[in-house]
Amino acid sequence: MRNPTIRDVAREAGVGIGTVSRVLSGSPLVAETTRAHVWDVARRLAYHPSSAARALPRGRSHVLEIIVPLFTRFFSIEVIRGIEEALARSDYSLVIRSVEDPGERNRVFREARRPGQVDGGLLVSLTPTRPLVAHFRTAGLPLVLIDVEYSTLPSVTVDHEAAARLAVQHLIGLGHERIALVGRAEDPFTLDVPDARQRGYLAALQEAGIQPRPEYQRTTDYSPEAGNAAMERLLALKRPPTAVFCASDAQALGVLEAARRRGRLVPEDVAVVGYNDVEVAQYLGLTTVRIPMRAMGQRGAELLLRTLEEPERPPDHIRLAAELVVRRTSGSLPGQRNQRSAAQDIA
Amino acid sequence: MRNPTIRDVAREAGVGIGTVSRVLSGSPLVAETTRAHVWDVARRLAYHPSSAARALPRGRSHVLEIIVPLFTRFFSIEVIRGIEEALARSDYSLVIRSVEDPGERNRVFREARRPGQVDGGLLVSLTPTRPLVAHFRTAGLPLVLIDVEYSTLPSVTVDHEAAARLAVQHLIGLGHERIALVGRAEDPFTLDVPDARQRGYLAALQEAGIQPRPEYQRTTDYSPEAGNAAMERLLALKRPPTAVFCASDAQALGVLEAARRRGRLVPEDVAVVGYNDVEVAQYLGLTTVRIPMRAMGQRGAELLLRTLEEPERPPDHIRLAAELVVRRTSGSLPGQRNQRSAAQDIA
DNA sequence: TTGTAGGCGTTATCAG
DNA sequence: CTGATAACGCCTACAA
Repeated sequence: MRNPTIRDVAREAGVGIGTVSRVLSGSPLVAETTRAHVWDVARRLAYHPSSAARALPRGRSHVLEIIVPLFTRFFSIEVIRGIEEALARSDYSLVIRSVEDPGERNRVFREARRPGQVDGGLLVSLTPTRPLVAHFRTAGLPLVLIDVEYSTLPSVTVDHEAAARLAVQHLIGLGHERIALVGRAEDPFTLDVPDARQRGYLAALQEAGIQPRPEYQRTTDYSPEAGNAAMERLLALKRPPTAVFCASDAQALGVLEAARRRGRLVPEDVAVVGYNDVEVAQYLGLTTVRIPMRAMGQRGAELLLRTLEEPERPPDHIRLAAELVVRRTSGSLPGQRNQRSAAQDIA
Repeated sequence: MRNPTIRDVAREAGVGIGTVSRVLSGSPLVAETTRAHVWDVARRLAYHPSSAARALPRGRSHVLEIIVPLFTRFFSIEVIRGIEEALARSDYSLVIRSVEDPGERNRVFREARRPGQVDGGLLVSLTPTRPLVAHFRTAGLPLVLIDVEYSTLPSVTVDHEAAARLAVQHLIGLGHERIALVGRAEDPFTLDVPDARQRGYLAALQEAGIQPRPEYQRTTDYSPEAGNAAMERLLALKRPPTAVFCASDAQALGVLEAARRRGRLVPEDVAVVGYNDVEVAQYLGLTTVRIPMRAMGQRGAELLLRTLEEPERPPDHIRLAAELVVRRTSGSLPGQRNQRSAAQDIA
C-alpha cells in the first residue's frame, strides 16, 4: 500500500541504501552487475523516489517558476507551450503564475517562490523590478527573460522594431504612401517607450522618405474593439490612409471590420497588416508578422536549463527573427485574384 | 545568505522549535503573547518554511496535478484559468500536464505523479482509464473530473445534449426545417458515442416532428478547414440546408467562409450557429452556445479542495448550464437590433 | 566497490 | 502551554 522507499529497495536487493541511491542517480561507482540488479528490483517494486525527500538534502526542488502576464492571451499560451516542450524531457516541473493586471505584478513578484521552493524562474513579457532581480541574485537562482531584455540576465527576444519595419516596408513596396499605424497603448506590463513597433514604423517611413503624419498614428489597446474605433477615426480623415499596420492581429481584426462597415474593400481600398500571426489570421487571410512565440519559450527554457547546469555562465541574449507572412489583406501580387476575407461578409 | 530555518526563528525568539511550528500552523495551544512574539520574529527574519521539508513528515506535497488535452485549445485554457482562480487563494500549486495526442494519453496517465508528489488530480475532457482510477484510489488521492463523468468520481460537466438541443430549437423557432449538423468526428480523447451534441440535434428535430436526414449530418474534426469542407458538401446538395449547427466555433468559422465563397448570405440564405463562444465569436457576430468553461474549472478545483479536506465525502456531480447567445449569423428577430438577446438557461 | 551514519527542515508525539 | 526528540526519505561523506 505505502510507496516503497529506498530502504525497501535496498533490503529487497540485498544491498545498502547508499548503493541504491548511487544506482538511481547514475553514479559510476557501482559494479555493473549490482547496478543491473538494483534497477531490476526498483522496477519490480515500482519504486519512485519522493521528490520532497530528494529536495531536502539537495537543496533543489526541481521546480521552475514562470511568471506571465495575461495567461489567456494567445502570445502567453504559445510561449508557455514552447517552454513545456523544452521541459518535457527534463524532469523539471513547471509552476505557472499569471499576472492578470498591473497592480498584481508587484504582489506576484514579491511572492516569487523562495529558494528551495523553486530552482529558477522565467519571466515573460514582464520587465523585472530591481528587487526581483536582487532576490533571485542573492538566492543564487537563475532568472531568464523572454520578450524583454535586461543587461545582466539571459534573455530571448524578438526585434520588434525590425519586425515592424519589415511590415511597413512591405506596404511601401506595394506602392503605399499613406500608411497608418494602429499601435498599442502604453503597455502596463513593460516599459518600452516609445514602443518598438512604432519605432519600426517610423524608421520604415523615414527610409522611404515619407513624412510621418501624427493623425495617422493611433494607439489603442490590443482588442478588436479598440482597433475598430481607431479605424473609424482614420477613415473619417479627409485623406484617409491606404494602408494600416496594426500592432496586433486583434486590432487588425477590428480594423478589417471597420473597413467593411464603411464599405472599403480590402486590399483594394485599404491594405491591412497585423502582428503576431495568431491562428485565425491565417484563416482570415490576414497579412501579418509572424512572431516565433513557441520558439521563444523553448529557447528561454533551454537557456534556463543551461544556466542551471552552469551557474557562472555569462548571460546569453538570444534574438529571434520574425517573418512577414503575406496573405490577402495586403493584396500581394498583381494578377493574383484577391479573395475578400471571411470577416467582412459575416458581420 | 541562507534562508532562515525554523531553528533560527526559535533561537531568535527564545523558544523551542515546536512552539514555532505550532504558531505557524495556527495551533490553538500557544499563549497569545508567545504567538505574537514568534510571528514578529518570523516576519523580521523573513522566514518562509521550506515546502519540501514540510511535505516530508506530512506526506503531502501541496501540489495538485491537472491533466488536459491540447493545452493550446481555447477550451482547455479557459478551464485552466478557472482552476487557477480557484486555487489562487489556497496555497496549493498547480502542475499542468498536457496530452497533445491520443497516443500520449496512456503514457501521461501512467506517469501521473505518485502519491507524495501530488495531493490530488484534475482530469479535463479526458475519460479516465480503469488503471488511472485505481491508481488514485489505492493511493488515497482525490481525482476530480471536468467535462466528463464517471460514477465514482466527483465531476463538473455541462449537459452538451441539452445545449445542442437549445441551439437547434432556436433554429427551428426561426422557421428552419432543413437544418444540418457539422458535428465532431469521434473524439480520440473521450468515449462519448454517439456524441452528445448529435443526440441533442436529433432530439430537437424529433420534438419538432422533423425527419432527420443523413445527408445533413456531417462529422469532422474541430477545425475551420474541416468545417469549410463539410459546408462545401452541404451546399452541393440538391436541397441544401437553410441552417447549420456546428459542434464548435472553429468549425462554424469554416462554414461561414464556405458560405461566403459560394455566395450565400448569412443569415438570409443560411443561418449558422456555433458552439463554445470563443472570443472571436462575439466579434464575428456568430450565434453560439456559451459553455461556462471558466466556471467549470473553478467548480472542479473547489470540488477537489473540498474532497481534500473531507476524503470520505461522496462524489458530487455538478452540472452547469450552457446558454444560447444569439448574434447576427442566425438573424434573430426582425427589428431586433440586439447583438446578444436574452440568454436562455438550460438544465 | 559497498555499507553506515549524519543531516536536510518540518511535524508530531510525549513528557514536563 | 512548552521544549526535546524521533521520524519523514533521501543524499553524501566516510569508513571499510
